Amino acid sequence: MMKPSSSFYRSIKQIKSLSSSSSSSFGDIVHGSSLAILRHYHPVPAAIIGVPISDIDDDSQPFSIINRYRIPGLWDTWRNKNTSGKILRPGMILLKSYVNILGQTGIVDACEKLGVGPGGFYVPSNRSGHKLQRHITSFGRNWDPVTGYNNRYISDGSEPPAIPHGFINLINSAIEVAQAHMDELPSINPDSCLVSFYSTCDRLDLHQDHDESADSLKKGLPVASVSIGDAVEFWYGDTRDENKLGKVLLESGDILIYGGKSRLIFHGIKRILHGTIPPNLEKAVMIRPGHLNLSLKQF
DNA sequence: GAGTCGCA
DNA sequence: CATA
Repeated sequence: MMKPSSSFYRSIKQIKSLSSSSSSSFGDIVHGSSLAILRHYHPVPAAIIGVPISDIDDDSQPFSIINRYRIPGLWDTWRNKNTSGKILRPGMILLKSYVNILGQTGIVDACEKLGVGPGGFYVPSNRSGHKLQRHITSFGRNWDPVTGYNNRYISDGSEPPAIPHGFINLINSAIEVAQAHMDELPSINPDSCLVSFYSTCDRLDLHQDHDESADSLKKGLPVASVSIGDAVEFWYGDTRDENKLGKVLLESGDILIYGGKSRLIFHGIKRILHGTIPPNLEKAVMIRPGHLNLSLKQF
């Protein structure tokens, strides 16, 4: 936690007290609109002004000048309001460009911080011992192809960190939008966020997500899948029949939701489209070539 | 015997 | 096929 005694906190308090003093030698710059200026140029002072500072910083980590934590209210700025929805099947909808570039950057930052820590990205194996073609890690309840859902990481037995508030707010709002477009799509309280990174040559064979609780599957609680980085060719269908599969492009910022009657669809990623990352995202973060996916669920 | 988040 |  950032302590009230830190020099950073004190300096903000000083600015606040100056702004309320009419005898300030800073004149118009500090008086009146200074807090609005701070709020505009730096999210952290906004937190100090109106919201408790807890959760904003973490003394166990090395100090970083990158603001990786934003207060819950500000995470709403991650969302584009004018997105379009494409209903792909009953219970399955693609929200195009739902996450804006600020949000995509925040997601990359959060996943990077998680991914290099204990229990971070690793290449999982299936039950036959074959390596899967992606790196994974989890927020909240952990998932692995062999063990299924678990409250601890396989690698070191540690507990994964909670799902960031922003991820939850983002997908809850996306599910609300989806519910406005279609019937019989339940809401969820996400407790698991599988983070996958697909390098350019990786692919994902056709499969169903059915490791969740019987209750969750029975109710058709939706999966919310967020795409970041290079786009992917996503294939899906009722069965494994290759001739009856649908195909859709998932681009950076898109959120795909499948629940209700589509909860158990077969799906997979046939290829990653190298070089299709939005230029402004590529400029904002140094993500490697490939596709980052968040899959949020309620176990 | 069903089914495979893999491979070929 | 190897596995549960």
